[in-house]
Amino acid sequence: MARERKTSGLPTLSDVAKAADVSAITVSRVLRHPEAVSEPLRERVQAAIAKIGYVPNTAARQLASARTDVIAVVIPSVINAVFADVVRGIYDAVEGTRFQVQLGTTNYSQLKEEGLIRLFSGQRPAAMLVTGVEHTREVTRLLEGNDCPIVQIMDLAPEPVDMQIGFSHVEAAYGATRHLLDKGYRRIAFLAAQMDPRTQRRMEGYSRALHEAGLFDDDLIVTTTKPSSVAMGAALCSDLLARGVGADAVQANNDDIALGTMFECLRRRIRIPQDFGIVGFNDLELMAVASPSITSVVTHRYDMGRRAIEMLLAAMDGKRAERTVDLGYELVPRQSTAR
Amino acid sequence: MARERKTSGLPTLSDVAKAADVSAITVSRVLRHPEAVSEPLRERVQAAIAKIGYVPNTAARQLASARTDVIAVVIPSVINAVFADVVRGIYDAVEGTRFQVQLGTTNYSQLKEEGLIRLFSGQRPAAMLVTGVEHTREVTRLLEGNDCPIVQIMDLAPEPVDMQIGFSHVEAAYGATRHLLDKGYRRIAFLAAQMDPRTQRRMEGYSRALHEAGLFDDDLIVTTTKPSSVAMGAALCSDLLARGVGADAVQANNDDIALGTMFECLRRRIRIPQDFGIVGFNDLELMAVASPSITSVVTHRYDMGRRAIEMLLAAMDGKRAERTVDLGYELVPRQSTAR
DNA sequence: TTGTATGCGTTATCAT
DNA sequence: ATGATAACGCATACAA
Repeated sequence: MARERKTSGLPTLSDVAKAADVSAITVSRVLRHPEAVSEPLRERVQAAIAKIGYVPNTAARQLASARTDVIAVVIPSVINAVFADVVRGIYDAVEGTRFQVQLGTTNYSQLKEEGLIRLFSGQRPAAMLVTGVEHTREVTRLLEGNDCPIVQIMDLAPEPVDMQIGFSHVEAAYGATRHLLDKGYRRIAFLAAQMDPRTQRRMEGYSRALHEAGLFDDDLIVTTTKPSSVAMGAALCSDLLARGVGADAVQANNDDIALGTMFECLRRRIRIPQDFGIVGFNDLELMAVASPSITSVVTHRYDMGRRAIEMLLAAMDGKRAERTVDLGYELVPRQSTAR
Repeated sequence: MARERKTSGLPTLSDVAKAADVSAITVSRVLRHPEAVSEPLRERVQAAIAKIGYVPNTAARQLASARTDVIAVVIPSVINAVFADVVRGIYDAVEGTRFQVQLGTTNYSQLKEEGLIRLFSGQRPAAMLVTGVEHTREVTRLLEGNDCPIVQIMDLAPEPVDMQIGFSHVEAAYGATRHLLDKGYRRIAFLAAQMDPRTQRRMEGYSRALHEAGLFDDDLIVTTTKPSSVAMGAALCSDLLARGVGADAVQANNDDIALGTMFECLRRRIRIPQDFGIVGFNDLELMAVASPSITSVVTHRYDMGRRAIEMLLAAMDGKRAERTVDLGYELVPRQSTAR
């Protein structure tokens, strides 16, 4: 007796097979290895597919082949313009391939990151892209348990889980602070929000530069764990000025903070760059357009996303190349430090 | 004779069933309807799951149940801060449910939109969220062919495909331009890039306000089809000023354009708001912090994403409520028009 | 409350 | 080059 089951109702492989008067597997072949099917059959099948409007069922395909076409992507945030560029690079690189992106955000929470990595690992993705190189022990374990290619982005570790593409935040920040020192600023403050691992490293670069110059002073560092934003940049700048520690420049942890700092200075009629220098980080499009324009550090975010995917695609294709890619950084001097 | 197949190698339902000495279906029930299984059995099964480290296979689940837990989301762009907020609302609303988001971007291309909608439709998503209310005939056909709940966001149409949540761009822009008129500006320009359907509607609102006031002038409209950005805002402002048409205010199509306009004015030492008024659109966080701060129109983007998902969740739960939700808008006067 | 039998739509394996 | 058949891992319908 026939048990009734819920079907999707949509045309299936065998519907196409019937219509084209071939076997199901032939239809499958036309879809995946068209060169293995003779011309006339292929055309008949393709006509049937078009006529019926057949679309392959992803779930069935995955189940049967024990693999997916999903590239799992874990980033901290989508509202952060920095990751927006990375994501654009990712999507651009995936376009035209058979792969799909599954995006997850952690909101800078290690707990959420662990949950996401666990979830994604369970879906047996074809590859994984994760942000950062510092994870909880459990996340590292989960990642290592995956047998798919994995790329870590945005930062560089001595030993990546699998592959990595990024740059040295310590060096980049060091270079930025050196630039301020070279311009003659002496009381250089560091402003930062959202203290993630990469922020810590940038602060390290800043500190090293000031220590080397014998100008380091704890009181010049103003940070908060709250989310980063332009408004927060203005607030941090206010805090700094209220301390009365004679700051004459700001190395901002990112461009939002730098922009907020600039607006706060404009409001207080503090002259930039004569009396106060500002350096941002990431070089968002805005920095070049602002008035005064703001010195910043170019990080190759779009390329990072794009090339990370390319590394994964290559690895899935068996042609794994470099294990580590250093994209470097680039300081762009602008009006905000042009004195 | 046993045919060998490639398996995922990972533990399956029946592995857990064996370990707990129950049938597979019982394990399945523990996972999905724990209340339908007796306490002792449930505990035994849960212990086995934990011990073995079992993770359900999504593909098998989808295939067997003829439905997925995927909410397909189609937006134009992730780098646009406007959609970043929408996406955040979407992810926040999905969090804690069994659903996952599948994000696709069209880059404002109708062709890409069609491709995406076709792809997604083939995956039999549990629900769909699409941006805008104007689509090609083919996209509309595809959408209507889906039997899942669909919500269109960002705009309002007389007749949505299924549900919609948004606001009237015509009215919002009309209100913004009225504000400039009320402040005594007379030669109000309209600057826009990336001429998507919503931009057209905002231009319509602007035009209506100026026509009503008898102040409409074609020469005051400067647009480009290139992507919108702060730099483009500055460029459009330059173009406008080069025309020598005596503009005394700008109604910008969005906040990026407004900010670029402001920077261009700062560079040219044009006094804001005394000699030149600026109104943006969307009220990004930046607008309140900028110096001078910029008048803008609040659009409830985060809520739009969040509530769109809530509408879909409700519909999937059989409790469909409103077909159309108008979130309205809100003008926030700031320094850039405070004269 | 628990279990049995069956099928979801596809691909892998083997056979022709 | 093409086809028959058996899985893939799970959930549904039904029975007990």
